[in-house]
Amino acid sequence: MSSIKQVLSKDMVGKKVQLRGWIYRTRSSGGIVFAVLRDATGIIQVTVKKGNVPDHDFEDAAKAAIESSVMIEGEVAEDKRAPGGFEVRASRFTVVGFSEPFPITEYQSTELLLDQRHLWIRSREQNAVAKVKAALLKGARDWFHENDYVEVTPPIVTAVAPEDSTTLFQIKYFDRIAYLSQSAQFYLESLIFSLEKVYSLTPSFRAEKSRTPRHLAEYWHMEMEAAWMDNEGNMEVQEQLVTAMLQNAVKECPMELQLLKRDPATLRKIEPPFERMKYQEAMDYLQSKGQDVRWGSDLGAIEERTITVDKQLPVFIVNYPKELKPFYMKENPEDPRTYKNSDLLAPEGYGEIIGGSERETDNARMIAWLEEKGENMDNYKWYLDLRKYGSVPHSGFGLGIERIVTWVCKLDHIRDAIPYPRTVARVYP
RNA sequence: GCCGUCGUAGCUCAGUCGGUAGAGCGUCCGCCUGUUAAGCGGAAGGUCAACGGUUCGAAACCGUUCGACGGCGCCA
Repeated sequence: MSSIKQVLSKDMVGKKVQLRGWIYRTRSSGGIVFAVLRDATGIIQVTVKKGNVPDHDFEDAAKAAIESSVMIEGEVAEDKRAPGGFEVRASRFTVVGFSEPFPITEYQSTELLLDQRHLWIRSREQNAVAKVKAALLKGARDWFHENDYVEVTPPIVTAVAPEDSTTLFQIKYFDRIAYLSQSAQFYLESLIFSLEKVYSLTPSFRAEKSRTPRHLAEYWHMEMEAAWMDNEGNMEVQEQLVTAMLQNAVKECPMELQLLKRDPATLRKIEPPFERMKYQEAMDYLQSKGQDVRWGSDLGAIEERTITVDKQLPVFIVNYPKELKPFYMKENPEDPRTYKNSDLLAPEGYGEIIGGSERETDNARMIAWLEEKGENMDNYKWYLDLRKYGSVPHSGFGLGIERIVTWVCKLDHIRDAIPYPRTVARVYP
């Protein structure tokens, strides 16, 4: 048994091969059937001529609709009439499972593709995105491993949130209420006191009723936390990690990237250092572009797009005003109005992919902030404990996997960066 | 939460001034031994999202509801 990728080669011409897969396109012309076969690795045309296969095989080949699963035997030939330049001339054509008329045809609406997601994920685009995503994840894991980070497994069911601002999914947990995690950060912070450098890859959940091309209710969150690290070190980790992810995707998936209309060369050029733009500089730049912003304005979709649309490399926005960010960030001694934090924006207008900071180590400051917000201090007791027993400077960040996939794969919408997107309107299929 | 658009055949859509339903693709049948979204001939296929109103008459006009999509906010 061969894969289609193996067969698409001059070395294979004249060889007898066996393939199995699904019918991607089919046309018949009386005594000849042209069936384009798809497997996990690619597509190739199979020609089935009456007389060259058993009559029963020919009848089945003529009858089999798109997405029927088949096994074939035949000889590889180079033929410029065939899409892709190669074809297999069948001597056997066995239908394993006939397909009913496939619901997804040449004209497709967004709604249909979402309703038929379990079938649409067979598409070549979705196949390519899945492979690029896997390559990005492998690049990240390899980088962390080479740099002595320990992968840890924080809980998903939690009693409380790390941030007050976002909405949590509530679940019934035996005889009380619990929440689905929106960040592993607090748990990672607790683990650095023995492991020093940790990371995790978990689903995170946000119950906001977001309706944008950048938000999912359930997404894959890669988070890192390191002891003895300041925010400059934190940004260096981010730029190295993102570069390692991209380089691995370029290495493992050049064909997939091209199918997605992403030129691998533009990704290959991305390497540290990334530009660092202070929040104040971002405000000045946006004002020079005629946008009505001032100190204290948050960077929304339009602002992020304005900053990154002409950029080739990601850009850090550093030192946000405190009022725009959560309480656990470390005050910036050079400008106490701001935090030692950064957001990393992807180029070409894609926007935020990472948010990170050095963490506050002064419990008095955090308690004051929490009290001012009227938070229940019991929920934070264990977190505040971490500063009581040998506290150290430390930093970390969270990276949205589907956000980086959206950018790398040049997608219009984040829902295509995950097989089964969960949004306010979609939990099925 | 806010602003906007849309809902007609399995799919993508057209339907003018309110006069009772159309096309392409797909499906089924027939023809075709080199197709590239194949071609040719024929057939089947409709609760015009739902409910209410206006009217002699509503897919169309008005109202309500439901659903979907596009964007903003929130964030990764």
